[in-house]
Amino acid sequence: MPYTLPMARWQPNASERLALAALELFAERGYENTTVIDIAQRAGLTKSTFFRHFQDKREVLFGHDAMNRLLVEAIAAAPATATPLEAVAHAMDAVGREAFTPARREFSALRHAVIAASPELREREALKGLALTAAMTDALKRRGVPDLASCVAAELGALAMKIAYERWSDPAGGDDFSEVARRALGEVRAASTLC
Amino acid sequence: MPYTLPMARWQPNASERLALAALELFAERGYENTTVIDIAQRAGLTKSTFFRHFQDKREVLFGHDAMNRLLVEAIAAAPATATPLEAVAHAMDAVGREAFTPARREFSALRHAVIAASPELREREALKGLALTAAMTDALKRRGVPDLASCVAAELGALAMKIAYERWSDPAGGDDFSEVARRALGEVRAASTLC
DNA sequence: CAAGGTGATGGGACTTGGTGCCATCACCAT
DNA sequence: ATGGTGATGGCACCAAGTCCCATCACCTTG
Repeated sequence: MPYTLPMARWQPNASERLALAALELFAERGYENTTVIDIAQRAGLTKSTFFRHFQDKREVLFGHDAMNRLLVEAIAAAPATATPLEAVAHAMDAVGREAFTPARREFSALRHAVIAASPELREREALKGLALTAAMTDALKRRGVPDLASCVAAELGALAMKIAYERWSDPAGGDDFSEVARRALGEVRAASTLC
Repeated sequence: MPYTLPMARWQPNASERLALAALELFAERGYENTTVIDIAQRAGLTKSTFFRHFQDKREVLFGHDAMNRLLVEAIAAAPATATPLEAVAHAMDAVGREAFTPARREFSALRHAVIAASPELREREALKGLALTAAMTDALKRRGVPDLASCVAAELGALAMKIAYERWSDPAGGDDFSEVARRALGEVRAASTLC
């Protein structure tokens, strides 16, 4: 062979490899029985490199935070005439289109199960949930929605999203996240009038 | 002196002493600049004893979890004719009567400021918030409120409580937590109809 | 009164998460 | 060629958290 392809000095996608290795190991032996060194070894890397890519061990399952940007942009892009909850529904559509696609349903379900099995991971998820509703609240305020209404709409939207996520993760549930989420949002809205 | 009083083998209230020492040190130098050994030393104890009283370093500021019981019992004790949010208001009264009393306002404000200053403590607080709304949801379900309505009412109640707590902690705010909370709950209820 | 049980504490060894610093070495521009 | 760049490896170190055993005033029992 006249040519040898230039060998990349490092294998690509270090972060993704670490995240995948972590998910696999957590699913196999549980979060607490997996050390950071284990994760790094399975990804062909070291502890140092792990902490260069993730702030801490929990963050490896929550890394990118793309969801917040997605929601904020979709809420901002909703038609000016939309009510707060309609803007939230618009954001759910975007999530179904770009994040919770049918192809990622199985992956999401596994990730969800792993998180549910570990107190530490549930705690981190609770924090991410707060950040998510804070981001939605902010996005609604920027639409001119009054502060309190923004808080309430974001809270109801986050609740609907949690419910929708659980239904969508279930193999028996619907395939299209947007549909499931719009229905959940409608139910939440209806329930809120009964309080 | 003919008598020497029997010296108790251990100073009493070890948990409380640890919690107080921790709050003081966190306020003085910050959570991250305080080690568990520092806390134990100020309380006249050791690291071993600290971890015998608290699951981890964060828990020392969240210890007893009396709030959940208080809310659950008050919701259960609300008149059978009360709507879900009225039952929540009933619970707010109980909190103002037994937990957030005027005498503890300054203490609560300090604790709140310490938590707000540390990411790790905010994360634990997020988890406690989830547990709190879960407890309220459960208590409402036991009143016969439908599942979804229970979720929504608990979520709105938790939001109102958060808002009320912030206003009540502020020296410029009202003195009686119950009053502040009932007003916040009314505002949240009104805002929810605008979504 | 003696003997033994109890329970909160002290203390030290050990694992793991997480930080900091420096060395390495293919790639790249000059 | 030469030197800079940037992702990585490796090591020392600190603090959180676990385990296990020793201690010793108090209490019960014979």
